[in-house]
Amino acid sequence: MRRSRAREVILEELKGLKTHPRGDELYELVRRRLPRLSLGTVYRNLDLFRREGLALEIACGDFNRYDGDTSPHSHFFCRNCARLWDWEEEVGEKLESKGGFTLEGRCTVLYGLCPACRTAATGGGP
Amino acid sequence: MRRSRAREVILEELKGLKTHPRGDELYELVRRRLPRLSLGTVYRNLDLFRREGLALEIACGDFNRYDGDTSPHSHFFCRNCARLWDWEEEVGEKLESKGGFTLEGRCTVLYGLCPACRTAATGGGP
DNA sequence: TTTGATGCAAAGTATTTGCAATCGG
DNA sequence: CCGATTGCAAATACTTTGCATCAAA
Repeated sequence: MRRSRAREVILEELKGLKTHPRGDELYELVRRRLPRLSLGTVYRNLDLFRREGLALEIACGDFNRYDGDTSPHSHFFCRNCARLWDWEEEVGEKLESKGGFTLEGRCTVLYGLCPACRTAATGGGP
Repeated sequence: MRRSRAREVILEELKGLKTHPRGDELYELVRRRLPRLSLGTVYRNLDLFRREGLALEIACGDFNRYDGDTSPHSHFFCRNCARLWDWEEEVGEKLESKGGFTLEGRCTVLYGLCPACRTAATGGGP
């Protein structure tokens, strides 16, 4: 992973946010510092950050959001205003409203490789 | 929620699946029984089912998948083949690979209304 | 020099939406 | 009948991608 000005600033801005922006929102923000930045570069870097474990990609029903805080935590998505909050819940906690937030559901997705794809990935060598 | 042939068949087919289809995949399937069915109808009904609690919408990074099984459970998404499995994990379980599945991460999103939107929704009356 | 990264712009595609026709109760 | 529902098709908008250029090491 090579060092570049765009990459540096994109990650720096993301880490400085608590708003969990979408890719295009982060693009608009970073563009204030790097006016020549292109949208594709932002998405390419966000995908890289995700693969390298430098950022989280959060699928919440409409569009992907990104989080520079990679420590294990959950999120709360408002179905009305579509904002996303950090949620410091213990993962097994009972589903109940709190702090003024009305909870209506939960979605947990585990990511990785299924048995077939793991075999294909590791067993392919000669 | 009025009764209609399309609505009936869409839900019936979804409940009969364990594959967690995307909207367009379900459309292709139901079309075998209702050739005049339109894609918009499928999406409109899936959204209705979700709101009514008849089905789950699962955001897993690429496209939304739907699950006719609304009992609380998690899912496993393979980053290689993009298939989605049911995962009968206790929600708080430690993140570790099992049954041949390699786990690389977890994403939990809670859904509902934030304080501001809840106030707007309930406090709006005269 | 060499290879990865970027800017630009066009393409891709799941999903949404407007509207007239149709169906359900 | 009246309003919910549908078929149809165009629009929406996030995200990806090809390619020539540029920059990091």
